[in-house]
Amino acid sequence: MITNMEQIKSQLEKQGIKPTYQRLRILEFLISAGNHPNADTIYENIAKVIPTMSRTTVYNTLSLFVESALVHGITITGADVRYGIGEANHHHFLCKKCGKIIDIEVHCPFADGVTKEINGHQIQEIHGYFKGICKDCIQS
Amino acid sequence: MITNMEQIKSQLEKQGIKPTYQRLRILEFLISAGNHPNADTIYENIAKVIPTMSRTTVYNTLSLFVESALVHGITITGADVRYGIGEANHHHFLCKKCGKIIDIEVHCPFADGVTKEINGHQIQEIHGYFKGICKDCIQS
DNA sequence: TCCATGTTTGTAATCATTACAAATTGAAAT
DNA sequence: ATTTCAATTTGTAATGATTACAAACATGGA
Repeated sequence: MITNMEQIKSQLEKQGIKPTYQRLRILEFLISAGNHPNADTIYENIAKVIPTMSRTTVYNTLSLFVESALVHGITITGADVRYGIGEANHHHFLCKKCGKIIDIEVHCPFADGVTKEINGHQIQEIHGYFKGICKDCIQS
Repeated sequence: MITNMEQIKSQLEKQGIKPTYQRLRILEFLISAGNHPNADTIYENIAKVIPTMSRTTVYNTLSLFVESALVHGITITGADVRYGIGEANHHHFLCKKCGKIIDIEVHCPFADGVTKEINGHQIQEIHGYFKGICKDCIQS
């Protein structure tokens, strides 16, 4: 989990995205957070470091990252979009108690993206959402 | 697909829900629509028949139906909740072009709800969302 | 230095949904 | 038939996430 700024910067450059300070911070936060924050949580946290940060910049930047598949957005909660690193080639588990979202690796022809067509419909994306109570919340 | 009012009425009574006129109409519309409308589409359509219908009643009624598993809500679009008949034991396909949502039957241990636990997390719900271009939109 | 373009910012608007309280309904009791 | 009480419906106002938009700012090249 070593993520220095140089690595993050080159990730952006690789996608042809100019590595501004706010973009670096947002990507860094997403990588380190790990629990799929929403736009507002990202904003609140970056604002501690960049007091002039604007919510609009967060939304703009997230759209930019999603377009280049650096980040994916998931709509599991129904109330907001939660963001995670990389393409959504894995599935997601939402804890109904604490709201945390955890990456899940499952294997089947659908989950692995082998199937490109069902009943004549062309499939471009597959999202698997599991909901329940996470390991931590079961114990407490 | 024969759905007369008597059948719909008894469905509600079976769940201990008083079969009011607005509730009957909402359930009837959901059954006949088939393409997973959102709350506003439901409202607009019922309002043609019941001019005094209120949006709040639509939302209240949908929550009621979801609680009794008569209806399920899916958050595939990220912008609204779309509603369909019955428990969500099947998966859903969202057409990115026309916005239609189509029920999809897939079979694997995860989709079939056989797996109740992953990595120590207790699974209560499984939602599979496919996105792409539907059969109709490919042709046109 | 000046210019052009891309980026960031703040404010206002939009849209789905929820909160809330008043009005209405309907069935049971008198 | 009238009263009563709880459930239901309604309309309006609030909330919260997101988008639209235009002004301010930064940066790198001519």
